[in-house]
Amino acid sequence: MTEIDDRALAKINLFDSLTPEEVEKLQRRSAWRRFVPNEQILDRMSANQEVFFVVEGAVRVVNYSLTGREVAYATVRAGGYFGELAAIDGEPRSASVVATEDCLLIKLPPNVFIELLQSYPQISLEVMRRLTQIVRRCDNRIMDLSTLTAIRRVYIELLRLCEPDAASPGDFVIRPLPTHSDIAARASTTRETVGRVIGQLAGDEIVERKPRTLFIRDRDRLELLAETIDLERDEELAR
Amino acid sequence: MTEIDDRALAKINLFDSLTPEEVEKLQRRSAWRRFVPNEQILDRMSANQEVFFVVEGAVRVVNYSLTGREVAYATVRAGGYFGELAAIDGEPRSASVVATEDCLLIKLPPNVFIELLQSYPQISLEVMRRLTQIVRRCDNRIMDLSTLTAIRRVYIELLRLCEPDAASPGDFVIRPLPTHSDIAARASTTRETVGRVIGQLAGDEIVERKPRTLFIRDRDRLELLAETIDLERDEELAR
DNA sequence: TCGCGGTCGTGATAGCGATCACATACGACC
DNA sequence: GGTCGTATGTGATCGCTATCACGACCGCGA
Repeated sequence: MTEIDDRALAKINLFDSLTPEEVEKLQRRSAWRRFVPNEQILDRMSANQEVFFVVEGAVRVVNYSLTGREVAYATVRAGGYFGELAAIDGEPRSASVVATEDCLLIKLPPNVFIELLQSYPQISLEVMRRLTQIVRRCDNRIMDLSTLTAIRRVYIELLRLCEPDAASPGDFVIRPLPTHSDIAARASTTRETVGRVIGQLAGDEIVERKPRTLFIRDRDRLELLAETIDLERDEELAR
Repeated sequence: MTEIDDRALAKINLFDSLTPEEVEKLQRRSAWRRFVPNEQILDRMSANQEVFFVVEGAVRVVNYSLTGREVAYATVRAGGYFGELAAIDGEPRSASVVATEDCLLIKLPPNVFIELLQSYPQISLEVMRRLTQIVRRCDNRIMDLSTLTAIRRVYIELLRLCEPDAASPGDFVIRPLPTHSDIAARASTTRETVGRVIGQLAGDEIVERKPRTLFIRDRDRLELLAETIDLERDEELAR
């Protein structure tokens, strides 16, 4: 197994305010490890408290119900971190984490992380900002789950996933397109429903299906479908 | 309007680590105000960033969908605080807050709160612990909403609300009993469903209805109903 | 080249539970 | 002791959507 860069941690946004020496010092108290796609990194309910930093690759934060249904909370990409909840409050892991790609993670012991927070108010504040962001996202999702139909949650998820198309300006695209099951786990519905919604949108020429890619041809109309209180369009879709 | 105690802020748990002098100093930079039941304290989406401390009374953190459905996030009681999200990240208010009782609140400007966090790592850590607690609760609720039936969410909410009965040891009780609409907002369902569930539980002698009070006669059985994967009981209930 | 596991596209079905509609009961305040 | 607003009990209906059940497709490795 090859060694990694002495300053790999410098790639983590949270440490932007540290000097190179401080980063190196921090890294000396850490351990690193590579994971392959679908490898389990963290298990819900387990009792460890390390904080993980994603140097390369990406991971999914998920949970599974007793019936096997998967609920996806978030994706953490290179430069981000996860596992801070348990480090801060000492409780068991609130969720499981799985690698979605080959990835390189650096693991920091909880006490080192806490010391860091105590010594650098700037970093402390940054962590708090990330926590508030998570809370806001959760609140919105609870709202969506409590008040919107499954179909509309899929619309919203598609809007969240799409990005401006580099090739044709003004167009939007989702690439690479996650699997329908994957989208379903984010929107809390089933893969069948996701498939039906996309099929209907394709029929209405709002989206266009290509291998591994979904083009959003009429983002405005999709937004209208997602937000409008008027239900006519939904009835059409249910047909 | 009468003045308030110079050290009212000392009643807030977050400030337990401060000296009386520090508390007084802090309070000099604050403002206080009383609210009556159902009075709106904070409006979702508004652009202020003060942090509120509940000296007396209690408040509800809620949101309303476009269709008027109410979603309840939490209740903050005397000794607690709210409004820290906006103070930390500067974003608009994520939820509305309404007084549930007569209450006395102390309001701290955002910059004072941030200075506090920067100067006292202990308080900073305490705030982080509260944020992680909120995230954990949200995650659980998302899980419940994504995988459980409405009926089961009501079971769970009843279990959350009940406390050991001071009068008869071993028994559990919910007192004062919130309105059905209120419980529905927490469990993300309708008041009718809550009413039906409680009615059924009363018929099965698992709970007993009294004015303003709900006795949980058989907490174990209720827990079984809430957690079991076995659906027999649910079928009975749906009848 | 031929399986083979993992997706994806749809029907059909059925059941949960939101919604609508009242009838009652309760409580607070004249 | 009325009276009005608010909280409760149900019943009936029906739309959404989870679930089951296949068939088709695609990519990849043997």
